[in-house]
Amino acid sequence: MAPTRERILDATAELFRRYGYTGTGLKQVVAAANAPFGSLYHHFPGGKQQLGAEVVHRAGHMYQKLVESVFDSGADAVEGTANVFSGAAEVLKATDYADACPIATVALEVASTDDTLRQATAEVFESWIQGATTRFADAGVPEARARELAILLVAALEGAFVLDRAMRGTEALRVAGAAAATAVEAALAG
Amino acid sequence: MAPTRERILDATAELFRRYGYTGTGLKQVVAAANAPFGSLYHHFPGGKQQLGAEVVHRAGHMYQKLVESVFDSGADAVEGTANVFSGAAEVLKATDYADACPIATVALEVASTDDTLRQATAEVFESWIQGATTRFADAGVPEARARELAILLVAALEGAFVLDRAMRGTEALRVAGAAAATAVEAALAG
DNA sequence: GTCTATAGAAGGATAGAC
DNA sequence: GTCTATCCTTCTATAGAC
Repeated sequence: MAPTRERILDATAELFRRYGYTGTGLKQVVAAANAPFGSLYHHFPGGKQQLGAEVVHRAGHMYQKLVESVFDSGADAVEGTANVFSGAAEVLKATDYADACPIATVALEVASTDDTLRQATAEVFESWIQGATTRFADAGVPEARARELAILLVAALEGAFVLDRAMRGTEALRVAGAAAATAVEAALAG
Repeated sequence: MAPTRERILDATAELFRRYGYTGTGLKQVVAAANAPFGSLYHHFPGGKQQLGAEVVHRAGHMYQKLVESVFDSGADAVEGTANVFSGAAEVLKATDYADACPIATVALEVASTDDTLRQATAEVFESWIQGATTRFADAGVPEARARELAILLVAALEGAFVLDRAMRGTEALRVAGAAAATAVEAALAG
């Protein structure tokens, strides 16, 4: 079995994704992680805020690696972009519209309430944008335009998650994916 | 002064937008609404869930009217689309990155925890999509494509809100707005 | 209909034995 | 480092006086 600290982090990430930050209780966390309550404060003396910040960074990094591997599985940047959205749609459907972005819910919740956590979510988004920018630049898109495409990709993905989780469908991911792929194509052609 | 029931609804909408559903306490609500605690359960016997559902519908409707009036202020659908994003960016900045979409935070929070509320958010999004679809169709876009554009507009707006609130900037709204306007232009030309 | 008081559960956090 | 017991606050919700 994984060490206690890791189990707590993983369990929290899963709970955040479904119930958000304020919606996840620490008692719920230790129950899901099969850990005694005290060990939570042993490993995270900063309490819920510290745990939250570490989870945001950890989950953000893992999700980035996952999405990038899906992107890189495409033959080119256009196909890679399309694959990210279709892959996300599959996961969303398979988890009964529960597992979407591990960061977005927390990001909206803490944006005006906890600046430490807000900064953590901002760093994750910036890292995602950087990763995508590099890929588009490598594909031949001029630097400035590459960053715009990257922001567009992340924003379209996040926005589609909001709509599709609420409406329990994958229409938004499909539409947003097609639009993002078209934008990438245009940037490569122009 | 507005009647108690309205004051409660308006105060709750404002609190939801900033702190979300789970992050907003009912005591906080009655304090902000200048109402005694008991009157909350007099007017909303269904408790927090009923209050939440009514607020989602009410705020969703008001926001739709607001956005549509901004859209209609444009000379055509392309300019209208662009105006929606630039207007949103202004409001976001003016409120210190607090007042974005009144629905999105709640939508993500309740998507997997409360089906009544989830349905309320879904109805609001569908209404927004319908409103935008009509406008694009009236501008000459074929029906099926008009709905896709509408979904794209809403998703891009929501996604940009997530990024910009987290990063405390308006870059995503700017990029997403330009992309949405371009997509509308292409649909009108094609 | 208005308002106060309080119940009962759950929240985050801490102390201290082992 | 592990684990239990407990503190204090806050939460939603209810009861009942006026």
